[in-house]
This record gives sequence, structure tokens and C-alpha cells, in this order.
Amino acid sequence: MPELEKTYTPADVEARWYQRWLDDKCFVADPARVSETRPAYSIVIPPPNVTGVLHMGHVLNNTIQDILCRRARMAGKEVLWLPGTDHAGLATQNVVEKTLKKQGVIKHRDDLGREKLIEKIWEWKEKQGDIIIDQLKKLGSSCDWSRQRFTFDEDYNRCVMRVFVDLYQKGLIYRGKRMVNWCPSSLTALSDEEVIMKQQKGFMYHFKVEVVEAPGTWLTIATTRPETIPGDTAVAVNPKDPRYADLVGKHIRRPLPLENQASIRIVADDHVDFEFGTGVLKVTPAHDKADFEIGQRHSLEVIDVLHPNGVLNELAGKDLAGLDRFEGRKKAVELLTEMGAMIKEEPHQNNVGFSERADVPIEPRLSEQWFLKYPSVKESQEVVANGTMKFHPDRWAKVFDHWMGGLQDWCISRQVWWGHRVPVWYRGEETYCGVEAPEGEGWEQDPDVLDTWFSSWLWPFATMGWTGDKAHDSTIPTLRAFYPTTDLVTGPDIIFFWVARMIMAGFEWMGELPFKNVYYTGIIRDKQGRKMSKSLGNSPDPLDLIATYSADALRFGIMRSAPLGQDICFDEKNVELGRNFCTKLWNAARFRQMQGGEVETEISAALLSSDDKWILLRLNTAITEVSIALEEYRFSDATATLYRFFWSEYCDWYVEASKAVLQGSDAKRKENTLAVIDFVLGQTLRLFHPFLPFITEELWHGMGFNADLPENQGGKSIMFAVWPKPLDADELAHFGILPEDEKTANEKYEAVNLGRGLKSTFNITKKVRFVLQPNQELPAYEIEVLRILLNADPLQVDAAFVPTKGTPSAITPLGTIFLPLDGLIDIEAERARIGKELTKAESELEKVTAKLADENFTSKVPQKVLDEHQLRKTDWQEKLAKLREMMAALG
RNA sequence: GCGCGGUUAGCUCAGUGGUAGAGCAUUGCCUUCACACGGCAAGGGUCGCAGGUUCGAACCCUGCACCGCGCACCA
Repeated sequence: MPELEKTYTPADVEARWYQRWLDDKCFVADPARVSETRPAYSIVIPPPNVTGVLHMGHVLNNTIQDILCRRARMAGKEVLWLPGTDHAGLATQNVVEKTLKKQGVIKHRDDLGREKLIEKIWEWKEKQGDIIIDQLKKLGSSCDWSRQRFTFDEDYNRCVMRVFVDLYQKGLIYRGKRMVNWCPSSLTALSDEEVIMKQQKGFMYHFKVEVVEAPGTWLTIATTRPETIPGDTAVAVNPKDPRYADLVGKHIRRPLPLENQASIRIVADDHVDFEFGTGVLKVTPAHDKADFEIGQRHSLEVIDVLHPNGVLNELAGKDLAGLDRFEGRKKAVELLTEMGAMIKEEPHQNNVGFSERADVPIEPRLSEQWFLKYPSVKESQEVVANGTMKFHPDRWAKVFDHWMGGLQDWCISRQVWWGHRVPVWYRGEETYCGVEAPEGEGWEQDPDVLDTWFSSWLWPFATMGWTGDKAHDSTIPTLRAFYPTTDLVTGPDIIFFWVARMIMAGFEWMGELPFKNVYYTGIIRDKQGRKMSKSLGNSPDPLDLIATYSADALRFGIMRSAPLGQDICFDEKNVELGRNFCTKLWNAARFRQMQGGEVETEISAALLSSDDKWILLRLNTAITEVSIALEEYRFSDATATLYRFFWSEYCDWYVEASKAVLQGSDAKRKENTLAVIDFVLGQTLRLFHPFLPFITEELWHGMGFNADLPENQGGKSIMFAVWPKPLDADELAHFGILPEDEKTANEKYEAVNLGRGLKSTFNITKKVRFVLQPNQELPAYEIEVLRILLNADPLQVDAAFVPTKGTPSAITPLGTIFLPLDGLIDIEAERARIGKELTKAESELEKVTAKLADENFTSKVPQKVLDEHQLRKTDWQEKLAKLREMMAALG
């Protein structure tokens, strides 16, 4: 057995193994290997933005995917984890534009023009685009990099074009002039999902207008946006509102712009809530969605008073034109005040839609855009509702269903340059839609590009070579073998953006769901519960964490704190704990090596100690728990089990107890104990591998566990070693392990705990003499284990032991343990200690006795509960009697 | 307004009807021959509040409060 270094150096080890895995093509999926006995397992990565850098959300998300993939590999599946990046239209263009501006290359994107800017972005992508990919590799992600995709690759672009054309031909895509969410900063339309409502503190302005037909009659209007008054083309009241019934059909004089105080109509519309404000609504069809609809119902003129960038235009009048909308608001208030129309302004809270990316209030704006009526809605909704596709946790199914039930057409065109261009050409009155440009002269392509998500929703199949030609697609090995994918791991924040749309796309073009399970991670928060974000600067750099603690530690730390379905409260302490855990694992392995000898593979049933049997049973439990937890996506439970099993059960109890054999002189027993250790360690490394890929691989080889294994079953890499199975009934019988063996060792450990407690109570820090007055026959081996675990010197076994007055003692399942403290007896302290225990025993006994005396209880309770209480009563009675004896012995 | 989560030890969380748990943190002791990134031990909770069901409630039911999220939205 080779010798392990005294300290573990993760940085070297992690880099070395990752390169080895790549060189050995360990992550490459081969569709040809898929068979009935070797089922396919696949995940497509949620493609990170190509401009992105790894953040804690990626760490969480990709660690989970990697765990699932590695575990599937060990379970004998052919695994494809398909990676790639997203061109992220607007986001990327913003980043590159900003960089170019900073470098002084341009002042505005028009300085370069469309083609040149796109060229620049491609250059940037070639240079910077793999940063996040490299970071994912640092984390240990076992993606099949030979299949890495980019949503703007040529092949992928063709998929997007095909889908557009298909939907166009089906009549599901149309172009129309509609009210859309306009971002005045990015100068593009946005989908409803890209608008975030935020509560804003502003003012409600009340101003009065005069009725034209009845001079001297004034109406008061409440508005939050006085700067849009020049765009008003009516005022509206509720038809049922008695206050204004006689005014409907009359006109008011619009106060702004000053040079054009037009007379506009008073209309009646049900939309107006007469309890809100003054019950009089100014109608600005160009700048409000609801107003636009009112305008449609009453055939109102639409006056757009804003430039696309949010600056008021000449229609707003000479006083307002050229002002930004917020400046214009102040100016409009001034003007109204000056003319005496302003009645009051009061603080007002309302919700304003913000552009998700640019973080500025959006403008509802009338413009010509492309829209999509969602396809395959019914199938998509059903497949989740009936559980064919499972959401974890399943409460997201309800959220999904709700959204699917209220679908609005999707505005898919964007007025940016970086993205898939709308495949539509115009020539005079002619329109052509096709994957390729039309033949002939004079065609001009639509300038818009498509929403990034219009490409992302094809990800599960467009990455696998999909062409849209059914006959051909059915011959594509990757698509055949790995679609539909098994699991999708993503955040619930993109359930509408991405998940829902992928489901619809899957049905529409593959005729099948795109994945069978969706696991929604939590959102990572800092210790104060705040969402991690760049602007708050509260997100640690995962690469720093990896440098400080190792990738394994980061993975373990984040998994430990990621319960299913809940947000994650991130604390670097967890990563530190992960690091400590790896160190523990390393040292435990070293301890085994220091015992010498080769890897022992033969366990002799006859030579198994009670502790051996115990640890084998605990291992069985751990294997079962971890396996089930992983199947149910309970990653934090799985890590908790691993932690408990390895640190507490294996290291703290089993290894310490085994020292009785290892430090003894019986070579045969020693060899057998080593065989148990090797078996447990080998299984443990396998269980840990999905979580801690690097250190487990290093130890797997360092300990020689790979020797004698077939190449594809752990000989080459632990990642192909067979996932542990609990010993079955036959195997347990073969080793002579009975369920009660667990109890036997537990009783011994309880005795140890009590003995240590005594020592601690009396502040004994050195080796000391214990006396055990056993209540049963105890083999020498057990005595020796007790002696070692108690750090006793000596441990005297004496059934007839008569303690001197005041000797501290404890009642244990194996008998009474005494701590004879010749000359050091503090009778008062011991009396106090026993007194405390007495009180506890008395009160417990009282409680259980009272319950058992209650007919109401005994007559209604199931037998099992009754027995349990009866037993508890006896236990406490015995204990109490002993304690009284001990007290009496103190005199 | 509608809906969904959450509220258990200082912190992060397990615990779906039968003796309140874990890890971390804290405190004390220990440089014991794998590991001080370690070992041993100790202290610490009327389970958000109020009712109800039950022999028995952290757990089931009703209402409320607070925190977080989503959807909708009235100028």
C-alpha cells in the first residue's frame, strides 16, 4: 500500500484528476453503449450566459447536476450531461457595448453599426466565452465537453429559424401593432416576464379641468403621471357614477400643452373605479395599457408624447419637449401649479413595472412587434398536472399550472442586434418567411432579433442534433438515446421563462416531454437572508472559496445547507466544515495505511467482533439512507447521513473501538479487522464520490482500492465503481450478523458515555482506574474495548466490588461503573450529582405512572403504546432504585 | 386582493399523533502514538400566538400575527 502524504493538498489533486478524467474521456457519452441493461441518463445544463462568471447559484445548481450524473454513472447508466452557454442577447450586447465604451472604442453602438458590433461581440465571445466553462470544470462538473453547445452556433441558429418558420406557417406567429413593455434604456420591447413590479413611493397629483360646455364646472383628476397630460385624448368616468352622469359626452379642456389646450371628450367606461382617486381618469392611450384599451373602445386618438428613450417629444409641447420623463413630471406639476389647476399632491405608493435587466421603469408603448401564441399548451399543462412529469418540490406544479392557465401571447421580437434575426423579408408589399433568404433582388430582412428565450426553449433537443425532419431525426443516435432527458435542475425563478416554454417546445417538435423530472433549487441568500447579488456585494466568489477550501469542500458545504425546496442560507462556515470533513477523510485513510499490509478483501465471519458487526450494520443503514435521499433529491439529508456515518459512527466509535484489536497481538484478528476497515472505507469512498469527486478519487487510488477491479468498474476511476448496495439477508446471515448486534455495541457505547461523564464530572483528565460490576458475562475483548474507550487504567471487572463510601458510579446497560477516587472523594459533589438524576428519574416515573393509571389512557391506547409505557415505567423504577442505593451508600 | 412557502436551542435546520433532535456556535478539560481543519464532556428550547379535535398535539383542524416569494393590480 503506497503511503499518503501527511497533509492533503487539494489544489494539485483536483487539477490533476480533472485533467485525467478529460484525457480518459470519462465524461463522454456514447449512445451506442445504451441498452436495456445500461439505460440512458441525461441532463442538459441550464446554459449560463456566455458573459457570465460563476456565482453561488451556479455552484449549487451544477453541484446537484454533477451529483446526479456521477451517481447515475455508478449505478451503471450511460450518462450524458450536455453543457453549453447561452448567447443571452440583450445582456451580452450590453456588456460588450459597455466595455467598448469604457475602452473608448465607441461612444454609441451606431458608431460601429450592426454588422461591426456583432463582429465585435463574436470576437469577445471567442476570447471570454469559455471563462465560465473553465470555472465549471474547476468545480468538478462531469459534463460531456465534446458536445458543448452555444445557442448562437450555426446549427442552433438553424433550429431557431426552422421553429420560427414552422410557427409562422401554423399561424401562431404574427406581427402586430400592440401595447408592449418598452425599455427606454435598452430601447427594445420586452416580454411580460421581463418586467418586475416594484413598489414605488411617489405622489398622487390632483388637478382640475374645466368642462367646456359648462364654464365654471370643474372636474378633479388624480394622476401619478402628469407629464403625459399632453397625450390625453379623453377623460373617463364610470357609467354608473351618479356624480358625473350628466357630464358624459361633454368635453373638458386639457391643460397641457399650454399652446394646445385641446378640448377632449368625457367618456363612460366600466374600467373606471369610482372609489379610486376622484373617480375621474385621464385617458392616455399611448402610454398606458388600460388606457389604450379604453381608447380602442371609444375610438380615441393616440398621441405618443415620448421618444423611445423616455424623453418627451415635441407633441408634449414646448415646455416639456426634450425633458426626460421624470424631469417632465416636475415641470408639468410646475405648469399646473402656475395656472392654478393644481389642487393637491399627496404621497402615494404604487407599483411600477421595471425592466428586469436595465432596472428602469418600463414604458407601455405602442409598437409593431412579433408575437407568439403558445403551442402545445394543453399537453404541457396535462403532463405536469397528471404527474407524468414530476416537479420537486411539487408545489411548483401549481405555480406552473396557474401560469399556463393564463397565457398571454409572447412578444418575441427585440430591437437589439445580438441574437437570432427574425427570418422574415420584405419587398414592397411582399412578405417572405423562410429559413433561407428569398431569391431575387430587393428583399430586406426584418431588423428585429428574437428574445433569447425563444432559442433557449429548444435547448433539450436542439443541442442533440435535431433537424425537424422526423425521419432523419429518428436516426440521430444522441437524440434517440438521450431524449427525453431524465432530470432538469434549475431555479424556480425561470419556471416561466424557460421550463414551461421548454415543455411546450418539447411537445410541439419532439411530440414528447423534454424531461421527466424537474428539480427546483432554492435561492441562495446571505446570513442576513438577503438574496445574493452583485450590487449588494454579498456574494462570495466561488473561485476564492475553491482556492481557500477546495472544490470538494465547497460542494459538500453547499449541499449540506440546501434542503429540498427551501432557500439556502449561505454561510462560509459550511464550506470550512466541508474542508474539515475532507481532512478527516484523508486522515482516516492514513490511519488505515499506518496499520500496514495490503488491501484486505476476505472477511472471516468467525472473527467478526461486535464492533465489526455494528459498523457493517451502520454502513448498511447509511447506504440505504443515502440512496433513498438521492432518489428523492434530498441532498442535504444525504450529506447529513454521510457526515454522521463517517465522522461519528466510523471514526469516533468504530475506529477507536478497533484499536483494541489493532493494538493487540492477535495477527489473525488484526487482519480481519483491516478487512472490515477496507470494506467500509471502499464503500464509503463510493458513497462520497458524487459529493466529493476529487478526494475520493485520490484516495481510491492512493489506498489501492482500484487494484484488481475491471477498468470499467472502478479500476480506472472510482466514478465507474459500482454504487454500494446494502448487505442483503443472505450476506448478513453469511457473516452471522443479527439485527440485535447493533444493540449490543450500542449498549457498550452507552456505558462508555456514562463512564466518560463520570470522569468529566469529577474533572479527571488523566488515565484512571474504573471498576465495572458487570450484570452479565463479558468477553475479554469487550472489556478491552471499554478500557480503551474509557481511557481507563486499569479497568477492573469485579462482580463483588464493594465501593468505599461516596465512590461515584453510573448505572449502565452492562452493569455499574465505579470511579474510585481514593482520597479525592467529594461526597457533596457526588450527592448533588446523584440528586439531580434522582429528581429527573422521579419526575419521569411519576409522569409515566400517572399515565398508566389513567383509565382514559389505558382503555384507548393501542397495545404497542401501552407496552412501551409499561417498559418505560419499569426502566425508571429500576434506575430510581439504583440511584437511591447509591445515595444511601454516600451516607 | 389571490396563492405558495416559512416561524422548533444563539445560528442553520431535521422531526406529520406517543420520553423535543442534529450540526455549527458557546463553555470546560485534553498538544492521548490518523486527525487541534482534532478528541472528550457540559450548558442551552413553555416548538410564533389563540382556540379546537384527541387519552395524548411541534405534528391534525380553525383563526390571527410576523418574515419571504409568486401572480394580479386603481389612474
